[in-house]
Amino acid sequence: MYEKKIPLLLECGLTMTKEVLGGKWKTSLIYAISEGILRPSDLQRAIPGSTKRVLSQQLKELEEFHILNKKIYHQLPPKVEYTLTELGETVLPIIKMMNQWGEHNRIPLETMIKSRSESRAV
Amino acid sequence: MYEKKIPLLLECGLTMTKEVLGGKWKTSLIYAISEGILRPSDLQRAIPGSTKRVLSQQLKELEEFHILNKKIYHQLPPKVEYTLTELGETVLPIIKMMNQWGEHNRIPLETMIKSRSESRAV
DNA sequence: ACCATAGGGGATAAAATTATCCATAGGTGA
DNA sequence: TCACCTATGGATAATTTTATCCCCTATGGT
Repeated sequence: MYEKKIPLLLECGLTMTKEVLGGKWKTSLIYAISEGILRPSDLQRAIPGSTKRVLSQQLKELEEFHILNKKIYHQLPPKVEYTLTELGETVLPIIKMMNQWGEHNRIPLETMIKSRSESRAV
Repeated sequence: MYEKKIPLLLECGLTMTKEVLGGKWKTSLIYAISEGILRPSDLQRAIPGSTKRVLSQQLKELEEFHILNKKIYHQLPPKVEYTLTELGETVLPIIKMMNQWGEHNRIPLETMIKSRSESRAV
């Protein structure tokens, strides 16, 4: 997340929600944490295709938005746990709905996504 | 929307939903259409900050995903109307929830978003 | 010594998405 | 004739987001 040169239009609720949930892995992170996967290394194992660099970036952003709470155990090896804040709990219904909608429409969506990418292929 | 070099992980419902709703204006378009703003030029006026170029791109993509239906009236001047498909109706609850969540948390979110962008300023 | 673990982050390259500009069509009104 | 409206899209620049690589902390195992 860098400085934006094009300012957001904050009058709209949709814009703000998307600003919070917009990153590539943010919704997956929140979902996984809600299911009890709290440590960064476990999260990375649980979310295939991600890198720890990006995950730690997005975890930090979610913490800045007060969606996640970060508990640091001063041990060695270091231990960190993220949990949902009260605010974070309130986004969960949205994320669960998104997941359900995707699962429920898996078959047609997969077909459409694939046919679209083929039509744009080199 | 161009060809993706990094393939999506389609096993996850979240990923697919975000693929469909991911564009900068897609949720706003769906919302506006659900409220009866059906024509491209009206949509552009209703969605401040957008350009007709981007909107027509994203309308096209939503049509390809079978979220929107496109009716072309062969008149002059040309007239086009987009409506929600059955599938499109089923995403509406998600979008309304996102909007409500954003509105409901407007005050804290605005503060956090602004303080974050200040901390990254030049 | 060397590798593994855990968590974090700087620097830079690459990819993905939007913005901007301009062009098309055919009709209407000044 | 010029400007405007409608809708669409090519070409390219700019912006934003991710990916990749490499380094740091400290301890324990082989």
